[in-house]
Amino acid sequence: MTEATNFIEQIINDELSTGKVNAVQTRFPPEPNGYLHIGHAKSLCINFGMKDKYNGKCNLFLDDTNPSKEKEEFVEAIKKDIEWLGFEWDKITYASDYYDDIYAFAEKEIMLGNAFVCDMTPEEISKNRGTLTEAGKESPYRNRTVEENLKLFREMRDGKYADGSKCLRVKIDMASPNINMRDPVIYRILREHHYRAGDKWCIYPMYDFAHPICDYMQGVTHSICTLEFEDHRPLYDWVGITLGFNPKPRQIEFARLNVTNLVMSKRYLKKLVEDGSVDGWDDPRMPTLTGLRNRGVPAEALKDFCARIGVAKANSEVQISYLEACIREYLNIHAERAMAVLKPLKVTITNYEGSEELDFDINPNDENKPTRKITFSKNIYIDADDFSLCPPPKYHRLKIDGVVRLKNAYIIKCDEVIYNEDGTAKELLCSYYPDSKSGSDTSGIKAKGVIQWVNAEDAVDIKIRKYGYLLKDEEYSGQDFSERMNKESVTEFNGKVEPYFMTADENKAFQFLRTGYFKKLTIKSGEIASEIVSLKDNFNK
RNA sequence: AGGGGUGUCGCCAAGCGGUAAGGCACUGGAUUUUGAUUCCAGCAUUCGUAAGUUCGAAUCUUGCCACCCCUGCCA
Repeated sequence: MTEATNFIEQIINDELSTGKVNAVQTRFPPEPNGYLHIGHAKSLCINFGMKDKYNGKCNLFLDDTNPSKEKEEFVEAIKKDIEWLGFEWDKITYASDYYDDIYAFAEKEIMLGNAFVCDMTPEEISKNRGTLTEAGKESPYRNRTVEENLKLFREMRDGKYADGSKCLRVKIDMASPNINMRDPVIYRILREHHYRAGDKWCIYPMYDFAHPICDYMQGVTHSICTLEFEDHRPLYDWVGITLGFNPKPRQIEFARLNVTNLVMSKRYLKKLVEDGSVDGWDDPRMPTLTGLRNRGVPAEALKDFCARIGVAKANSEVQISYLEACIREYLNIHAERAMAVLKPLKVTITNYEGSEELDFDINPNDENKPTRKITFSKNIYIDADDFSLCPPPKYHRLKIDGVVRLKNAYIIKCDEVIYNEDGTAKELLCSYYPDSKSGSDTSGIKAKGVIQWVNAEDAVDIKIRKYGYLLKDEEYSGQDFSERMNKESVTEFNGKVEPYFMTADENKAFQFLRTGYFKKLTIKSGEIASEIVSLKDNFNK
């Protein structure tokens, strides 16, 4: 037993110490009807976290009991996303793999006298369910004999009845204050092709019946789900008890993740993909795991985020700045550095001839202090925003007659500005101080600012896209699918970067460019950074 | 209205009868060849609220208030 860090672990610890359970097994149970999003990451971390913490097991369980919504494409995407996060499931299981077992358990409920075939229409059932304050009415078919129920149920299975004309219900209590216990439907007739089971079945089990059975069949000890299933727990337990499950899995509920400004409704995300509002589930603006990955969010940062927000039962909404902090923290430690200018401004070092190779720290946080060579010459570019014609107070970067340090190189002084017709700076003529070289500066000159630069001759053109997130409207209610994309924040920049960027692992190099965390990561120095990025600026608007 | 939940700093969140952890955010200040990072300091006399029990309560009891979920043959 290990120290508990949240209420779920406390429960498990208690059960372990009292001997109620002696091993832990969980499952991550998505329905393959869409892509995983950041909310699933929390569930993933909790479920696989238990596996790691208690040296237990965790299956990837695809809860596919509704053939009209599920697709193979989604299970492949789900697997890929989980792998990306670095979790390893013990087994992949599907509710559809247990259809025979679930069917057998349904017959068992019938034989136990616990279930009956009901001929009422969905409308009638709904009408007879009662209300929150009034008890429901019992179905007139509730007292059919076991033999008749069995015969009817088998005929349902064999396709004798039309979709919706009959269903299998369980006999609990139509007067229960918990509406889920008012003789819930556990099997329905549905002639729909199942992406895995094909056309073998024309009846499908409902979640409330299938889930406890699948958990039990897999040996799940703790079935962790979200808060809205709390009301279903009595039914979950009822199924386990009537069917004699031993040991019976225990359902534990936690509060789902909400992040300020992020749309997390699968239904809405699906709509955006289908109507072309985004390029797909993997569009960087999407809060899906694949979208986040394309945005450049490291898997480790996402897991760190999930670990840090904790697990509890209080409905909450985490500020996106927390997620950003986790990403920044990870990237600051791991991201390889390079210099880039997003708005190139030509600079000529008038008193410099030839070229030389300078050492550049790839990652100052790396103990091994890896470096690489960059070329310095007479012609370079700096960022237009690192130069100011009318600098505000405390402006530390380049201005006329002012000095600034070119990162990893020399201190330069701006002697002259060549203007465009509109009065903006077109080119700067600067002089450098030969004895101010980084690492061996004996010039005694104090340059308060340090700016990035790229060598004109070998700089590479880049185009950077900065993405906002899909934003939530104040009025967002889930019904209105009007334009809600934060399109303004999809901005393109044309700039230049050191050739290093392009020759190295491009994907990794652009990781932090794509994230939009320049400011804290220092791809660019100076104010331009804040002007360019920090995703949070997009949210504060 | 019936049932099920939840209320601790702007946002998460520990705490489980012995006198309010931590993180994010924010505010000062120091270091810094990334105005980043790092660093140090500050940030709930109070735990939805009102009573009660107790030497002692965020923790126990009771009443009240607020918010979330539930009337699919979705999950």
